[in-house]
Amino acid sequence: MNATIYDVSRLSGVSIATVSRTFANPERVRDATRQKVFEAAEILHYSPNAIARAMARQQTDKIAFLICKKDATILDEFYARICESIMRRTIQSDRQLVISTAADWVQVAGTAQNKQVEGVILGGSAQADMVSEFQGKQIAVVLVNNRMPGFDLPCVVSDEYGGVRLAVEHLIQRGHRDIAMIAGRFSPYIVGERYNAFLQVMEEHGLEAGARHVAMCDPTVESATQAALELLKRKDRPTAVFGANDVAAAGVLKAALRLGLKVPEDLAVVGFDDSTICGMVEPELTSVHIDCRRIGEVGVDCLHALLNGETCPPVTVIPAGLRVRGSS
Amino acid sequence: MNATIYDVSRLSGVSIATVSRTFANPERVRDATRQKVFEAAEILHYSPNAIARAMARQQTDKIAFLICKKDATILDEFYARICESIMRRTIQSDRQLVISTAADWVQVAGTAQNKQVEGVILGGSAQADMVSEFQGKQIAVVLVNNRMPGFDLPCVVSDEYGGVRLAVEHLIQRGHRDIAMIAGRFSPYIVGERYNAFLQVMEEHGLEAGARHVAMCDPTVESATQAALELLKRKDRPTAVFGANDVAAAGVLKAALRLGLKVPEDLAVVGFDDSTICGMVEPELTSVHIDCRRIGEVGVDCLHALLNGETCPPVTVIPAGLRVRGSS
DNA sequence: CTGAAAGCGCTAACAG
DNA sequence: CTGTTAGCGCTTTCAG
Repeated sequence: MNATIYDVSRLSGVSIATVSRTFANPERVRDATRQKVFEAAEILHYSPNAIARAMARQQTDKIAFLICKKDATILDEFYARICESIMRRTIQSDRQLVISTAADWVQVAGTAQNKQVEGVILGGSAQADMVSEFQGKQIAVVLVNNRMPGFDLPCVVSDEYGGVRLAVEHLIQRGHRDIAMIAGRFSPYIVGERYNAFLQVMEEHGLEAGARHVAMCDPTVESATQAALELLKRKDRPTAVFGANDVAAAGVLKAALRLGLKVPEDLAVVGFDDSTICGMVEPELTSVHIDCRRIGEVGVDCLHALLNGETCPPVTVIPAGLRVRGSS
Repeated sequence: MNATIYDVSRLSGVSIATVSRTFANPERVRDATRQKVFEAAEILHYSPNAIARAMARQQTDKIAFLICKKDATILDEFYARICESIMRRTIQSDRQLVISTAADWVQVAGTAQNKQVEGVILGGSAQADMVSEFQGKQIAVVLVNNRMPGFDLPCVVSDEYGGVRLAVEHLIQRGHRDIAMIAGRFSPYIVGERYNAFLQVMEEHGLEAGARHVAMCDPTVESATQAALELLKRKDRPTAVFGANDVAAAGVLKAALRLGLKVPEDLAVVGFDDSTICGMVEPELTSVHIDCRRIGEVGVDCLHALLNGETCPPVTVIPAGLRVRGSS
């Protein structure tokens, strides 16, 4: 069996309370005592039992990252990146992380009830009732890559608007005036933001952005390819296409290749997300870079702030960047 | 505060021991009693506190998935798939899952010490000392996508050999005789398996597989592209290339495109992993499909078997498949 | 089938 | 600065 606090107490000749203190607040015991305790602990291979600790303190120092997506969760590179970042950031803290999919959010809410989880980061299309349920149970909530107006919780999002602006203005700078957007029906928040931003930026520059300039598709390459084929077969085809994400842009690239259009000479393409896809295609895809790492970090930091009773801004917008590559 | 077992005891008029039994072994209390207890619990919104339960039982029903990779962990689509599968399978059981990266395996081992984790699934290039450490602490270990001869632990791997055979024989069937392989320096176990299998299958079919037929590269598209360019620029270039993974194959595709070679007419390409990449490139990439879902499931099942004191096969080989697409 | 009672390992007043 | 003591919420013999 593992050594307990009693064993250390006995071996070091101090009370269990002192042993406890030595591990929780080393500065609150005399140097000599501390040393004795640590020595004994070393000999016994003792380390405090987190379960017992949680039991006594009535808190677990555990937080959860809940990915609110139907099917693919961690499989979505975007969320995988955020998740990775959250993992790394949490490891640096003294809290533990539980990763779950929305599929069992009810379960998480349940375990949360027993204070097994003290805070959650909700990624993706979290529903209002989830948030209410968590908050009702005194569980801190932070939204990542989503917003929820009317709720009192911190959100951390990427600057979708700014990202779109970077993409479109880059194309304009390259001399394009006839720019189309191809948007997949993915996350409502995301697609809405990017679409609106596109219209706005185009208008700002006095460029037309009517029906002819926007193609909708399902969130698959095949669908994007089809949509792009239709768009590009027309006489008055655009000279540049902005994909609302890299998958959409990859579809455009495929369509161009099939139609014998040279990229970027005949057609410039820009994607969004700066995912692995960008490097895999030929030519490589110019894309808007989302700082997933930062999003994850800020998400964790916000949650910690909440948990520590500190305040944090209601919404943090993480700047986006542009990675210019061969496709434009 | 949340209701405790005492509240339920009081309201239902039975002892806490009976309440405890009602939740742990419902069949061991009289029907009428059970009903009373559940009713009271319902009214009080009671649910057993897992922490206290773990404390009393001296076990947590928690397992961990540890991804043993330096940098990218969950970012690697392959591991993301396995991870996703493990998550889903674990949810179905009554155990909880903790996901960690190798970066903090020492930490996991530490927490494991306090019986916070009772079993681990090691993915990727786990080291022998990790396994020893875990097993030394009475923690069940299962290896996923790796083997460790000389250790007494279940391994679940994909049929690398069979996968390579599918790929190569498919090319042979398409009439190719001059087949090259391009291998990236990724996981030693994987690259070794696939490389050896390639040589063997080629030999079986009486095909030459000398130095001219194998190109090594770093595990990036750029490197693969360079290697492929060199390979394909030669007069006696192969008519088909087998990439040890999809990234390598994508590099070949890019090289072909740059050299103006038509795929699959001038050059057939086959990848390995059947990742998202396959659909993103033009033409789409034929690839060996690894059943990550199954690997994850079997991994979890093996661990559960171990934890339940049951036996399970020392090594489970999951069959691979071939997804034929445009590139061949 | 049910209840009493003794822990599980640690924390947190409270005294000293 | 250190020790005493009373829990934290649940499980589990052991009687009844």
